[in-house]
Amino acid sequence: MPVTLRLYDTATREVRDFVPVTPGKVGIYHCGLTVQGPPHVGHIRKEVTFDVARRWFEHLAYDVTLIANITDIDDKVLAKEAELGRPWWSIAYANELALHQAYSVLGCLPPTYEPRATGHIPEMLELIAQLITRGHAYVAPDGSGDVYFDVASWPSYGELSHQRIDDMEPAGDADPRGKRDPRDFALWKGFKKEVEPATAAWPAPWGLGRPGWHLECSAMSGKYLGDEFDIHGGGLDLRFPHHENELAQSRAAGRPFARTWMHNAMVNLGGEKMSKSVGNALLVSEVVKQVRPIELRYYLVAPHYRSVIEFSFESLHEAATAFQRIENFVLRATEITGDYPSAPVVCAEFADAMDDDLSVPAALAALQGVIREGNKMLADGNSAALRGNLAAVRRMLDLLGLDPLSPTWQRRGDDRPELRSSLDALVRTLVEQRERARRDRDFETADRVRDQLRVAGIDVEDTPSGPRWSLAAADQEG
RNA sequence: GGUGGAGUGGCCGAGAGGCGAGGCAACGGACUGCAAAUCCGUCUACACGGGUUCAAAUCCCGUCUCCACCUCCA
Repeated sequence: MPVTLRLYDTATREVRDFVPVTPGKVGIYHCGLTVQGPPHVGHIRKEVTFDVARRWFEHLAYDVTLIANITDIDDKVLAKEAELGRPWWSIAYANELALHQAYSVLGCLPPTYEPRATGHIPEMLELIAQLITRGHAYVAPDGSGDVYFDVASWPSYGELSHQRIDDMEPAGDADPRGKRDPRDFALWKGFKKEVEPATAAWPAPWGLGRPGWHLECSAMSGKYLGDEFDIHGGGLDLRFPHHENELAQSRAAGRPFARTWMHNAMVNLGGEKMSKSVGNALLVSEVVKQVRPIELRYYLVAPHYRSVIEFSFESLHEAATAFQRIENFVLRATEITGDYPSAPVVCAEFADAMDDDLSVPAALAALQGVIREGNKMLADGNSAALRGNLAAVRRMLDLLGLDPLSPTWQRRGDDRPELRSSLDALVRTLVEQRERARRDRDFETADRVRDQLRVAGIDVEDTPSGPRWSLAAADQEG
């Protein structure tokens, strides 16, 4: 398979040819969610980014394995238990379901697998044991049961984020406990029986405890993708310390780990990164009350994944309008051609753009050009040409997860086609009445009928192939 | 203090030495009974100050502003 795709690698800070570990296959791991709360728009941008990447890989005929973990045991999850007075595992699970709901609503294909941290304790213990044996980890001498990674034992620590350990802010850890160096990070956290629930402790050679966050991802990515795999992704904010630590502990254990690091940029709100701790997080479930989910997806997909999105409802609504131009074409064209199955063709400019580090903005520009041609065909009544045009448009949209006719986006009621045909029969009667009036040049009557329909939420417009009606653009829907 | 990224037309948003991405909004035209949609056209922008070059939004130097990371974060 010739190299066509180039991706930006955070580690080397350059756009490089993508060369898979195994020809024809690609393994992608991205850090899912620490399920301490339901997902906000920033979280879902990452899901959408990797969903688009996955679709493009599949288009290029790769066999994709996409792993996204669920961090279901963690300081923050335990803090939630204390706060809400409910078991941590029920909180984690509820938020995991909310995450699934969010990415399903936004049309993300499910990952190949979503491992939970709590289901992979043996793999984690094995990794810790390897690190201790190799002299890169140590059991804290304070009897806490903590196990730390020994940063000083790994000279290339900092290679991912390009930071020299001595330049880092020294006050990294206010409570160094049994650490040799404050920058050492926990692989295993000893059980604190006076403050933590017994359900959050697992037996280990170093005593009861639970895994450290960084370790979880190394263990799970290794299990499902192998010691060396193609792409490790996540939000840019995870680059340090999380990904740096993953890289260090994996390599120190003798595993080559990820070849390419792919990070999406943040979603900001009010000039700051959207995050729960800042208090500016907008939940996905809230935003989709303002615009349709497909429009939110367009908003998140349209800019390049490495560009910051400064979220605003104004630009969100503008994006929705922009998407409607695309959607309108698909709907109008489909009325002429019938629901035509998409042929797997995309225009060369679109493919070139996607191959160039998933440059969706350029890909969308190419798509707009194709749609412009399609609109001309629509006006000329050239339905044979339109057929191929529409198929290409839908294929390209589908690669971005934005085909408006995909079953993913079925509106409520659309699963009952008989409702649609009943409505169509009723509207048709009125439209025909209006047509008679127009033929008689009785425009007063014609306009009255059109106004009546509009009040009922139905737009009528006259096209070269006769009048068509549609449900008025809903300001919101489920 | 350290490491990266960004400042583009009314707005969103690409590009990264020469050939005006694209969209939204606005305006003009075509089409229409009128609309809507669409098509054609107009609005010639790159934070600021220097410099390099035949040519700079793009490279170099300086300045200002903003974001991310160095603590949990997608």
